[in-house]
Amino acid sequence: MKPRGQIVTDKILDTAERLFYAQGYCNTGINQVIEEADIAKASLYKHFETKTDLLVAYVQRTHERWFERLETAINKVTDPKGKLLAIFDHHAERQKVREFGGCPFIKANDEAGMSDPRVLEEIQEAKLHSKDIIKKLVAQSGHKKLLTDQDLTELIFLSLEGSITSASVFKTSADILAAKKIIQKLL
Amino acid sequence: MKPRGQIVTDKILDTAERLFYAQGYCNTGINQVIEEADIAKASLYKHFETKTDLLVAYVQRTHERWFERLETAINKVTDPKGKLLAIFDHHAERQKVREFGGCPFIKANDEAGMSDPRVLEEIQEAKLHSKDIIKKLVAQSGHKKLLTDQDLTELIFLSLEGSITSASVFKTSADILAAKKIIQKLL
DNA sequence: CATCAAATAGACAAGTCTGTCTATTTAGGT
DNA sequence: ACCTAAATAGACAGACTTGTCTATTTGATG
Repeated sequence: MKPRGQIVTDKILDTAERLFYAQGYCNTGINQVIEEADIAKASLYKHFETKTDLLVAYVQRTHERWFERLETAINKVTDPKGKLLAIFDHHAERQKVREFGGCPFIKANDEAGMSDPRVLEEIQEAKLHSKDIIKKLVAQSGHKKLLTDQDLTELIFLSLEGSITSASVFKTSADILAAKKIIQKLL
Repeated sequence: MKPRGQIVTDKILDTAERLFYAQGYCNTGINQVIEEADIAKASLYKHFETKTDLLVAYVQRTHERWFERLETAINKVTDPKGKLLAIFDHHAERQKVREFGGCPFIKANDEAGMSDPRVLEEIQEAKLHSKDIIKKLVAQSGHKKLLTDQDLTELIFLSLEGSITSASVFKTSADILAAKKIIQKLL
């Protein structure tokens, strides 16, 4: 049985995750969070000292879940080249599901990256994590060597970043899939 | 002689441009704008009906200035390949000057892209403008044809987007220059 | 110099925000 | 069944928000 506090914490974070991503951190008030999470305000402030602390927890949790989902998607494929391409497919699908809100880390960085050092730090770790996954797959891929491992890693990382961002501007995953096809030709 | 109203409008927009970019739109209040622009509140509301209208004007003006600066930088080079690479150098330098705030259009989109259709529209136009400049230079470049013109255009666009975003996360232009060197090898 | 639109300072309204506090109810462990 | 820690509803403070309004001063033009 889950302790009561855990249930409340989960309700808060589930709601914060949904609202912060869909509306933005600045545009989401504490009052909306407690109402939609269906908890009392005092409960929220018992679990999180300030709204900023809730933001930090949101970014950390998003980091964890982001890569859990990604690893699950990658592990459905065995070929390293296929895994690299599966990253693009995964994000294309996720952007569609999340209505093309773009990258939650970039969003958080744009809204509140400078407001608390913990926020920026967690965002940087998430991006390094992403690059690291790509790097390891590139090393295993046996690609054409049109580019060095390092250059190919960087190019995949940057085109992925760019295409997720582009998805949030044009409200389509077209650029993510375009990036996939281009990278495929370089593998 | 400039009409008085133009001077006031310029002061407002200069200040809004600086504050919206550095702090974010949500984190910048009207009161801070009028104080730092050194104008009266009634003057601001004579020139812009609402804060949202000021945001729209800010994005439009940023669009104009962004590409004025870019064209100026590009036109210092004659070779089309060199022009393409100059795009990266230009943005690397600009990010440094602007203290790695990232892309103003993406920032505006993340904070307020859904709040007014004019904002999203202007952002989309700015991104299409960027891609169009790249497309024309690729067509003139006589590149190696490792990729089609269309693929190369897309890849340059996406790696540029990704690297400017990355600059705002890691507070360095390293990824912009890394993207430049990789694209150079594909030209 | 007179005129008249435009800029000014700043009070004000009405609402929102975060965060605190009190008093009550709930629910799990012994 | 009791005891205790936790969750609840909701009032409240204090600061901040956008936007309006009034009364005054400025400054360019005929």
